Amino acid sequence: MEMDEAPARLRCKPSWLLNKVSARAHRLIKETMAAAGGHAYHFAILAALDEFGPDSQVQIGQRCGIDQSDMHAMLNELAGQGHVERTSDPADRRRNLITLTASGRRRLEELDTTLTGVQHDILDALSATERDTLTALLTRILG
Amino acid sequence: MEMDEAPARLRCKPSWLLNKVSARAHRLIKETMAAAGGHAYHFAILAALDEFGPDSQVQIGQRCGIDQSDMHAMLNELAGQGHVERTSDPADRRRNLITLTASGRRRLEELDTTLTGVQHDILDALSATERDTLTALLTRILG
DNA sequence: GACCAATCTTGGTCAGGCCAAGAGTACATC
DNA sequence: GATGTACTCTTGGCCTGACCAAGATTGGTC
Repeated sequence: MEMDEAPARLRCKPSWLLNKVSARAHRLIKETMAAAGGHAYHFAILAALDEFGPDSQVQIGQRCGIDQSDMHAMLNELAGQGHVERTSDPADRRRNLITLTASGRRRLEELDTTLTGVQHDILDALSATERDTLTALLTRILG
Repeated sequence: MEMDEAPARLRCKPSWLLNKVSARAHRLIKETMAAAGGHAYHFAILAALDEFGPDSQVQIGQRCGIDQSDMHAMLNELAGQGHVERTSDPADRRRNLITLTASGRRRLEELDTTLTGVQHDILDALSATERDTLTALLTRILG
């Protein structure tokens, strides 16, 4: 895991830095969520439902950047845990209407607290203002 | 690919932003390198050899953060393209001494130019100073 | 009714990052 | 100089996230 001094040509490439930092963050989050019996996608889905209300699977997927097939699997898990209900939309029976349950709303807050804590660990080396700067820059890049 | 407005709780998580930005960058680089008949790892390895001289596979791997088994595969490719020579180290016959060839040095410059160009595309939305800020922050995080 | 479009489901692929066992070599210690 | 430990390379694998495609069902249009 520990790395010797990386070549300068590598260290100066933002893409390389992004990749390394993202990988580290991803691993931390994965472990944390696994320990909480969850998945990073769960948080994204619950957050979308909380903010935009009941919706179809495609819609949620487009909001969160999750593929339909992955969405399917995640919703199976969330429904199994009772955090979400999947009912056939009476207004358009092609769709499944996904709705947040009370348990799901509690779960969302729980995961949010956990994840916010992990952010702190990831950005340990930065001050509060620097964290804001980083967030702002990344947001601009995503455009 | 195009995403609707993501939930606020998601958008404010640096880990999520990092992941998305890194994914986009990774995809761009992968395509670019594939078009050039190469691989992102090739650049890392060549850069390490250029900066630190001939070395063993483990050493190069530790410098670049590449696993030994992946290193093995990458060196097969690089050696096959004549950019690197793999000889048994006479001083310690457990080791393979990897040395950069003239062709490899040219290839390194070529890939460096290409990759530097891609960085520009990735960080299109940022000014020069902002790019430096981002690079500095990420470097600090990697610590 | 015939056709096209949208949605969900299912069953894959692919690459990156990682792990583990085996075989060969070096070295230290006894 | 024999033995045990540590190191290196090779090989073959696993897991996850991200993606893609085809089929079945339903909605809407002409």
